[in-house]
Amino acid sequence: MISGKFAITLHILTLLSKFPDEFLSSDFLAGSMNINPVLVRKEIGNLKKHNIVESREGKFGGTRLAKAAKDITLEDIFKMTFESVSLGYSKNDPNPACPVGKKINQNLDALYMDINSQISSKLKGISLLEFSSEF
Amino acid sequence: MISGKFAITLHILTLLSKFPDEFLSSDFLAGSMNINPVLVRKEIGNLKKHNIVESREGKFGGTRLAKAAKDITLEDIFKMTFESVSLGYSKNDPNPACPVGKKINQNLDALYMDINSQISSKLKGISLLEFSSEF
DNA sequence: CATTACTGTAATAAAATATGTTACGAAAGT
DNA sequence: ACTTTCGTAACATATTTTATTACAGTAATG
Repeated sequence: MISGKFAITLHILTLLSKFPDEFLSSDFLAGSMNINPVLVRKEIGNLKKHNIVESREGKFGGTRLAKAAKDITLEDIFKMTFESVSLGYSKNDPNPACPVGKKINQNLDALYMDINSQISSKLKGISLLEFSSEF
Repeated sequence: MISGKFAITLHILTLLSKFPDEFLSSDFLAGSMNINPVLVRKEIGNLKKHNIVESREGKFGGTRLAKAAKDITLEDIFKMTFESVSLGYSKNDPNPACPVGKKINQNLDALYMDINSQISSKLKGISLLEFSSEF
């Protein structure tokens, strides 16, 4: 269930943090990623729901950060773009008559939960400001 | 790039570790996961390449562990079924004329590498024997 | 107040990936 | 010989992701 959402969202935010006072258009942002502007607007919709960015319609419209880059962590972005990370599940429901089949997903869940809390604590320590300072 | 490979492989190995002396057929294994036996055989092919299991053709053929469950770690399985975990990349090559586009994948790589080494060290601490003892 | 440049969103299409199925040759026990 | 099973390739289907088109609505500006 992994897609480009995290990467795209982080890319958008990195650009916004480079120009914190300007409203950047979805077209401009899309140009840096070489993807369709509609996808950018969708991710911006998600960011707006979480009050990370604000945008302005109309001519000279666009989007900018709604809070300081130092106050946004990569964990915020992670939580916004994934429910969680996992190493996957088998697609079908396993056989409940088999002792292993019956418990496998539950045991995988426990394992993946562990992994997630590690990732979260790692990402919590990195602010957007730090990440974008590497460019 | 996440699929069910890890989960399926771990499920197979858990079953094999429950019957370490028997050769289990792909049909039996598939029955516990409720997937197609050919998929099981494909994953077994991967396990064989890594000398984790051995199999026997012909009547009463099947597969069994080639080493003790205590000597197989979840990290081994992870490395066998993923190159690495990531939070994804944007599908297209970003714009190299943009300072952010030019470096984004490199910086994501560094981040994901960090995450991976954490996951690896976590998984290294869990043997197949421990995992399967929970069933 | 018409024009232009944007956002927001829905509907649809295309592409990519993952999973499932069929088929069949080869191996090995009986 | 017959049966059961692996190994593997080729093909089919399903699912997910990404892209495209379209258009109503908003706001700046001459």
